[in-house]
Amino acid sequence: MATGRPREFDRDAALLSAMDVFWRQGFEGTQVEDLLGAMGIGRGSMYAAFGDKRSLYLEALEAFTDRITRWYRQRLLDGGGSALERLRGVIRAWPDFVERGCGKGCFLSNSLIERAAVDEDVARIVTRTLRAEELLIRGVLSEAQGMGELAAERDVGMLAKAIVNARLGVTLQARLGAPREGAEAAASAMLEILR
Amino acid sequence: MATGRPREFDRDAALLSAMDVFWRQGFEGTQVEDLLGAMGIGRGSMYAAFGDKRSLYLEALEAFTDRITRWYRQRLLDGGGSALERLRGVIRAWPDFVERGCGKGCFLSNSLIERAAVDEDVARIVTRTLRAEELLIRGVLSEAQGMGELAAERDVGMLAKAIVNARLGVTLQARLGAPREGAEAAASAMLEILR
DNA sequence: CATGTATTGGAACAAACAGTCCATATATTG
DNA sequence: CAATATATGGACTGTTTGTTCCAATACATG
Repeated sequence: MATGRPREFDRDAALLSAMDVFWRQGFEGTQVEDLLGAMGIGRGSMYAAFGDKRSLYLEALEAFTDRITRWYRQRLLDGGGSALERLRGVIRAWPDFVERGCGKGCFLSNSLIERAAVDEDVARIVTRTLRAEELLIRGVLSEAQGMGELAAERDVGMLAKAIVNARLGVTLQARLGAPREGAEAAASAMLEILR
Repeated sequence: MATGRPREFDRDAALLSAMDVFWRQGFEGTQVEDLLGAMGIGRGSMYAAFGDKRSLYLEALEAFTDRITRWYRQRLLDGGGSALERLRGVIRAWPDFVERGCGKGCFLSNSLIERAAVDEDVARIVTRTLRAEELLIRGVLSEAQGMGELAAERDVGMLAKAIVNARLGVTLQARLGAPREGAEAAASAMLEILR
């Protein structure tokens, strides 16, 4: 039994390149040729390896949510310091995110706006990811409550939702290339609420 | 001097119909035929009255920002009650906005994500509108400070930025058709900060 | 009523697009 | 080394898209 000619390119690396293009230009704003150029492969290879444009987009989106979720878990669960201190660290990172984003924003927010209404798979991925982010934050807040860092009467569910909401606002500012101050203000407001 | 055949349709009404389509489907997700159907006119009429697809989009976006800005001024300047009470009223309206939006979200946020990076006219309109919103809110906060409703040492510029940021987050939730609670949490957080 | 001017809507057009096809190439397996 | 099976990339295709064109139309003016 023969196995056929092996793939010449790195599938994961090509997927990351595609992610970057979709992230910057959106689904409809990207043509297949843009993808091929960035991935450094031909049409046949792309269609054989990823199916079609939409499948590639979905896979790129999943890859992005994996990265985000991993980043969150690392900073919120495995990081050092008290529960509240770890959460504060994440929030304080928002302005840097805006500055380094350079008009790309957050792939999740971009997908949400462009595709969630017309592609239910996108809607599912976005909803699931945001829910996971919210629950993760809520868990950290509960831990902080257990440690006495946060008053027991505070509604951790509501706080978590407010923080996720503010983070979404920050992604819009990042996409616009807005100055740092907007994200700084959003971050201080959330930090103030956690006192 | 003759004046020519008069236009058969209402230009403003047609523009509003086009706005609704762009709002729901985005710029690239909308084809000219969708617009013609919604506007109830033929191709020739549309191109004669609005130029081309992009010009129509820009005009629709301006119409939207006009409406938003007018709504804000009405609620924040002309409305009854103290300065802070008027601002609280606007913030408390967020959850209804999410519920009634039904997946449309906010045309300004949608444009920002889809078009601001590739169309500098869109970027200009979005930036200008958000700045106006922020300044309006800051003005109301200053008024509240003058009246002793808000502590004099609070940074009204920062508060205004944080409120705008949270509002942007709410528009994303609205686009996703997320449950009311997310916007309610965002609103309570901002109300809490204004105490 | 005749003239001038702008509108209307559908036909026509060229460009752009996602996706398919296929001859060639390059591995693995027996 | 022969046979098998998959990868490659460029040519090709059928569709979709934004825009233009134009003959027919309808109003305002003199």
